[in-house]
Amino acid sequence: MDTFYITTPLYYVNARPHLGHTYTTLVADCLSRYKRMQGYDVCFLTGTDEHGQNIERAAAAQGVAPEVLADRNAGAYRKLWSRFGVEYDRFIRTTSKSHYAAASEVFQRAFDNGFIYKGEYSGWYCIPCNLFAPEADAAPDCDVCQRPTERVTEESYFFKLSVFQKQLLDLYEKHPEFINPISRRNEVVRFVSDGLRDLSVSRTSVKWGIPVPVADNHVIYVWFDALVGYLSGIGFGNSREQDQFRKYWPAQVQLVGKDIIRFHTVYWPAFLLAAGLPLPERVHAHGWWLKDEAKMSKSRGNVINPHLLLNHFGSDAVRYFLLREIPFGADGNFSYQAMIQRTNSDLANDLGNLVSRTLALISRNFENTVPPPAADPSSLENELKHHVLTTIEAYQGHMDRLAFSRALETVWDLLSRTNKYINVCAPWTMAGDEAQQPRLATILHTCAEVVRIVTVLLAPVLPVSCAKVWKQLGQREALNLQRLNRLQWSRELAGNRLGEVTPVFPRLDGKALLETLFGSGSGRRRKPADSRKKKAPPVPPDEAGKAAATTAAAAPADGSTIAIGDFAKIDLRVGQVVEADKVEGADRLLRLTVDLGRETRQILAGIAQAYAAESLVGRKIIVVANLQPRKLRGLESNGMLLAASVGAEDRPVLATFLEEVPNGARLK
RNA sequence: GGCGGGGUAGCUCAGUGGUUAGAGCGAAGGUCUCAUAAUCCUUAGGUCGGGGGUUCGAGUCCCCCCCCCGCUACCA
Repeated sequence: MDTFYITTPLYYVNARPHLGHTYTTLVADCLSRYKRMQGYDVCFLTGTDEHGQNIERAAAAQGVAPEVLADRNAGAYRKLWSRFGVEYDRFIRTTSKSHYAAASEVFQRAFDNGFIYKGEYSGWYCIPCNLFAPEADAAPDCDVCQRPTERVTEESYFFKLSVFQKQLLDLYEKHPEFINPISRRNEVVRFVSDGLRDLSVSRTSVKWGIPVPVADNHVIYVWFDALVGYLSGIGFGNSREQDQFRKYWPAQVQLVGKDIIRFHTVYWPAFLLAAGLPLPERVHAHGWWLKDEAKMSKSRGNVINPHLLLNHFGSDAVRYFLLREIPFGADGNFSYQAMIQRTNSDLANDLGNLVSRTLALISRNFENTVPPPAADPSSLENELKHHVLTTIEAYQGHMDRLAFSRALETVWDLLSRTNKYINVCAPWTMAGDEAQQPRLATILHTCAEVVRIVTVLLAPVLPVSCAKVWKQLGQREALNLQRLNRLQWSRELAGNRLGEVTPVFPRLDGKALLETLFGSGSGRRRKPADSRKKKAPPVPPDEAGKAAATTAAAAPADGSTIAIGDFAKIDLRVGQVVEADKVEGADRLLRLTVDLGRETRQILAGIAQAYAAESLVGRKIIVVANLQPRKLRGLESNGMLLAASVGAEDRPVLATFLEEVPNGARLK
């Protein structure tokens, strides 16, 4: 039997699982169920990556030992996967004994083969924080504690990544399918073509890790350690499990998020080559789920809690949504509205209702038993049957390419055709008419057969619900024992006594659900789902923006940082004041007409006490150009000026330029 | 700045140089009554980012520009 080894990344245990982890894992689960139903001997591995400085530090921050944090969060992953019905075969923890042995062995092999050498790593180091700062000409202050850094030189083992450039480029060339999707492949090819630097693969500054076999005052670099988990998880380095490793390695599919593509398509194959081990067949990178078009992050407070999703929608609906909503590989925008939408229109209306009406008609007309087709099929049946057969084929074509959304679309096209078929045939008009009984039997058998086939096809995506439908169809043999390569139009349902028929996908009351999720009334999309727990007084958007831009005090007090992408959302432009006058009846407001290059705007600014209106005309200023408009004293303000806030009375001092800049130039 | 990918209906996206640019969802109207206020039918809605060009004919090919995303650059 052909084997199929599929992996998710080993998730880092410095935090609890979020929607991104859930997505990868559910995709892997779906694909491994699908491959099992194609008859493959599947091994599905997931697990946790538990070493490194970040864990060390996160644990210290919580006042616990790293082991405790790792146990706690590894447990959180397992619990979530169990709630989602994820059927993994192996769960590898990088703190397990067998993994230690495996990581040491791979390191040792690479060392013995001459690809690891001892060198020195030198950089700006913060001694109290145990942290290297980014490379710079002069000593930078530490990012964390703001104290000055010092130049230190640390002994380190280096991996000769540079010598693998050609082999890697050959790999990408000969196996274009190694990196998916193609856009990622192009990026990686380019990155490698530009040249590779040797990689530091050991640390002396970190204690929480696996000792380097040739020098136990070093620990193995956390990525080297974690990647080996794909090997140790199926028995590499464990003498009793050698046959398992030989059976499953190399992996057929390794799923990763797009943020870790380089580790998996550059470093990982290089490590394997250095250790003399075969390379995985394909690495597939997927995108991120965004919320309100922005990356989810704790600091932004827009994180989707997978448990909450599960509670409100159930695992099948979540699985369906994640696989159906976006093409696999692309980023997607998550919204509860879309989630409700999909659940109701696809699962409840199209699929669930088709099952209900079919089974109800059979139950009513044929004493709860699926009739055999009694009349010769008409062109309607033949056409539908034809679509069923092409769907079975097209579905697998898409699934094999990991095009889950396409695969599901083909099934829904079939569902739609079947609903039409029932409407056209109108079997309910035949009830009680003896002469029409054979025709009625044929119609209902046809519908039931479509339902059967669709149920088999969708079982990997909707395992819980499909198992219910399977039972309702009166099928005895387990659903997951069905084989897709043997799936064809048949009469096997004829004579089946139906199980108890209950709606499998109940319609959601969208309005009520949103109210439960967000609290009644106001909050719609903006608020995070769990906002009720930590309710903050609402702040009008522009006031919040103003506070952030004009007073240092409003910067995050906890020293947290934002990503560059957050900053990029603010459209700062050079503007020139062309007119300025005081606003009637307001003692602080000036009304400015500002030339932003391509447009001229009215902006109101509370700076009248510091600047005379006429003194501003002609002056270059910095404008936040994409701020929501706001009416002040009845006049609309389209933007905000940047100014320092000085002294106890917060006197504004306008930001400006010493050199000539064109109006409308973007600041970044 | 360099390289790559994009910009098509309210939303998500299809669209080999060839009728009148499509689908799903959403919206509006209608139909049916087996079914989960479901199904089914109809309709509305688009200067295909902008401007030039090639062509009998351009969403599609070429040039210029704008915007978005990704990767990258001692960029942040």
